[in-house]
Amino acid sequence: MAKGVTRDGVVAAALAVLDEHGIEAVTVRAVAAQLGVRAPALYYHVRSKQDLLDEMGTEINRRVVRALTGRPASGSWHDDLIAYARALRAEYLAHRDGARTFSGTLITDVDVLRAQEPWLRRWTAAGVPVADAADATDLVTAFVVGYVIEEQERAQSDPARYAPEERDQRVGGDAPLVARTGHARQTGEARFERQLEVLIAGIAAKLGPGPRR
Amino acid sequence: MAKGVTRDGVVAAALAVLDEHGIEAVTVRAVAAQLGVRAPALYYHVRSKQDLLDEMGTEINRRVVRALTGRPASGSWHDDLIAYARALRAEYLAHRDGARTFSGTLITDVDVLRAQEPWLRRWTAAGVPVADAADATDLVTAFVVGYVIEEQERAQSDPARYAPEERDQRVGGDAPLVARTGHARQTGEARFERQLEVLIAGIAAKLGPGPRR
DNA sequence: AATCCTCCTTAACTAAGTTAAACAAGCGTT
DNA sequence: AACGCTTGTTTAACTTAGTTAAGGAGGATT
Repeated sequence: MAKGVTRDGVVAAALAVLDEHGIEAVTVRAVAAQLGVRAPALYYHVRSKQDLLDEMGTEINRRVVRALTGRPASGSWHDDLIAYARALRAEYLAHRDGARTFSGTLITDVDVLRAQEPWLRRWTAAGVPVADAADATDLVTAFVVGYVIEEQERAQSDPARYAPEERDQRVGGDAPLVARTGHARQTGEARFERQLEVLIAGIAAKLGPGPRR
Repeated sequence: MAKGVTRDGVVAAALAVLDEHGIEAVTVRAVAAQLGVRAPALYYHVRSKQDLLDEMGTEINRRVVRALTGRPASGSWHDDLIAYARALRAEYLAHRDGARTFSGTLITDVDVLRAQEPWLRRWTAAGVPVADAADATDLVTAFVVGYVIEEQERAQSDPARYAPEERDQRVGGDAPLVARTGHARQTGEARFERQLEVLIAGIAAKLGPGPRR
C-alpha cells in the first residue's frame, strides 16, 4: 500500500472490506491485512473495534451530507426532504448491511451537525418552527432506516423465502388477502418512492408551512 | 431448573438473558447456564446461534400479534395502525437493543403471517386496495423500527453525549438553529406519538379510504 | 551520540461459536 | 432379563476474533 497507515486509512480499508465481503468479514485482522499490516497495528490508530465502527458510521454520514450540499439549492423543503431520503438510502444501499450497521451511529463529527444549519434555515425562512423541521427530518430518517434495513435483509436472505410461490405454500389457502399482498408487493425504487411520497404528504399536512395542526 | 430442556425453553432462556444483561451477554454459554446445562447441550435443540436469534425474533413478533388480537376490534384502520405502532414499539422497548436485534428478522412463523388476514380484511372492507393496506402497514413498521433504534441507541449511550450543554459546546456558536433543535427536542412518548400522527396523516391522505391519489 | 517518539511486530490471553465423541438413562423388542 | 436404539447431555477440543504486553526499528530531537 502507501507508506504509513493513518486513522482515515484504517476507516477506508474497513469500508473496503465491508463492501467486498460484508459486515461479518470486517474483522480487525482482515482490515489490517487490507493495509498490509498485522492486527495489533490498528490499535495504534484506533482505540477499539467499536471506535472503528463509529468512525465508519461518521464517514457514511459525512458522505450523505456531501451528497446533499453538493446539490444546487432546490428552494423547497419538500424537495430537500426527498433528496435527503434518497441520498441516505443510496448511501446505505452502497454498503452491505449498511442500514443495520450504520443506523443509530453516534454522530461524533461536528461538521455533520453543523451542516444542518442551512438546511434548518430554509425551513424557518418558510415559516416553519425549528422543532417541526427537526421532527420532519428525524421522521424521514427513521423511515429510511427502517425501510432499508428490511430491504437489505430481504435482499440477502434466501430468495426462495420471499418468493410468492413459497409464501403461498406456507400461508395456505385460508388467507387470500395475505397471499395477495405477497404478489402485489412492489420492490426497490418504486416502492420506496411511493412510501416516501406518503410520508411527505403527512409532513406537508401537519408540519409544513401552512395552517398549523 | 425444570426437567428437560426444550426448544421453546431455550428461546425463553435467551430472552431472559437478553432482558437482564443485554444482547452482548446473550452467549450460548450464558443461555445454557440459565438452563442449568452446558453449552453444547443447546445444539441439540437449536441448529446455531443464528437459529436461536431468529426464533427469538419470531417470538417477539408473536407477542406483538397477540397484543393486537387480544384487543377489541376498534373498527377503524386508523386506530388499528396506531395500536400496531404502539404495540411494536412497546415490545421492542421491552428488550435491550430490541429494535436493532429483532428488526428485519425473517418471519418464519406461519401464524404470524396468517394473523394479518383479519387486519387486511378491515381495510378492504373500507374500500382500500390490499396493496395500499400492505404499504401502509409496512410504512408504519419501517417508521417504528427506525424510531426505536435511534431511541434505544440514545438511551444507552453516554447521556452526556446528548445533553444540550455538551451539544452546544460541540456545535459552537455559529449554528444557532442546530443548537436550538438540541433543546427543543422532545423525547419518549410525546415525540413518538407526534411523529406517528404525522405519518398517519400522510397515510390518510394518500392511502386511506377516500379520493385516490 | 544518546535519547525519544512513532509505528509496527511477535507472542499470547480470553471469550465465544461450534464439533466430535462418549456416556447415561429410558424404552421397546426379542 | 438382556439387548440395543433413541434421546439428551457431558467433556474435550478446535477455531476465530478482540485485545494486551513487550519489544524493536528508524527517524527526529537534543
